[in-house]
Amino acid sequence: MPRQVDTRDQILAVAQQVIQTRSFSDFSYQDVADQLDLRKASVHYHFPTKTDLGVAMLMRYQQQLSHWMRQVAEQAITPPEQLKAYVQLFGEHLGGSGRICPGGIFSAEWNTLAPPLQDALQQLLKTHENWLIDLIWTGQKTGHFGPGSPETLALLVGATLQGALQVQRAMARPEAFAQVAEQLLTLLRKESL
Amino acid sequence: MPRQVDTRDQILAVAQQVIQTRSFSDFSYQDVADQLDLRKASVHYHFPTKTDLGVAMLMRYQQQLSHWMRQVAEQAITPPEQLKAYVQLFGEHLGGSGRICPGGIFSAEWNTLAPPLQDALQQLLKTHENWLIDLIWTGQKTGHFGPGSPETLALLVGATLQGALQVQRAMARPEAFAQVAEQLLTLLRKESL
DNA sequence: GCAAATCTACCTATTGGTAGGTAGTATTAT
DNA sequence: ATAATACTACCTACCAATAGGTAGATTTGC
Repeated sequence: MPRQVDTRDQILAVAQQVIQTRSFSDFSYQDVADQLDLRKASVHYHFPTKTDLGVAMLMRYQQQLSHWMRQVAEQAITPPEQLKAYVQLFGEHLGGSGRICPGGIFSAEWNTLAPPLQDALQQLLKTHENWLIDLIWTGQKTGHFGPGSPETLALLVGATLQGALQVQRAMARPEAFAQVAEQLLTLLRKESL
Repeated sequence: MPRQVDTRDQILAVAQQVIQTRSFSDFSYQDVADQLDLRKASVHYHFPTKTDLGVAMLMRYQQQLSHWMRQVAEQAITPPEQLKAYVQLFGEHLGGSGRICPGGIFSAEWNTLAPPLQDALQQLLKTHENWLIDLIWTGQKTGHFGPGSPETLALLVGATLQGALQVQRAMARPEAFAQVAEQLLTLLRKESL
């Protein structure tokens, strides 16, 4: 059990937590060092630059997300149920701990990101988007969802969840996210009646 | 014509622009000093701390927003038209210049904000929220919008627009915001059919 | 023995913020 | 009216803290 792999992953886990809680600009090597009882230089050993660290974190997160998506697909549940699971995944990103989605934070800081980070972020957003498009397209075919371009609806669902996550935290109203998500699902369904 | 008032307002205008483009953490006194050809200390003269500056900027923004809302109310146009105007207001926040809503940026950075800034932000969000609740409530009474709790629908509309603004910028897809907004209005309307 | 991993110790740049001074403009007291 | 006073708005010059990042020595595990 090489210790390196462990440390590397722990660094990314801490980074993700801090970034989700505060922001990428506000996140520092010192945060990681403190939480893992390491020196700053040791963190630099694993990830030379902050951009490297950010990109690696986003890639790790995307892998976890892809894994989750594969799992959900295997369960072969209905589109509305899949969407509900997606909403819960989002909801648990914070779990009362005041976190938001990595994709959301990096999007908000877009103009301050180095090109490699922008690329990694776009890839992550694309993953979300494609999964939603596919889901909505299938849901429409099976009569679960109403009309509308799947591409646009996917964008709408993604944007709404990202926004709801952020706004809910700022309004200090923990129930707001679930309310909005529920209403969103209703709107998608009801249209077909 | 006291020169002070002019400078003070110019500082807030520059601050707003930088904050909307980058973020509040990333924004610095030096940014303002550079753009207005002043020294950093002179900016501190007008706003002793960064929190002071941020709060003042949010208050200025809220005044502009309130003014806009009063204007729209006086025009006495239909609820869907008012909502469309609101969407356009949001859309013009960026105008291709890569800006997002101040409320969105500060929400994303929530955990890094000093209490006075958190308060000012919550007030701003409340202003958005109340206006939307009122609008949707009226729209439902006049049969323009479908069923659903106005409170929840207002939250959904706000969250969607904030999210769409951010995601659109990160995806470098300028048309995405308008598409999502259009779809959102359709969903609000169609439900009643 | 050797390489991966971590350390100490440093560097430079930037940050928010302060101290103290200086022109120019009002205000006030005689 | 005018000289002393005070205020506004800016300046130069600094400070301590923190940031990201590097060099080189040392420890650790196979």
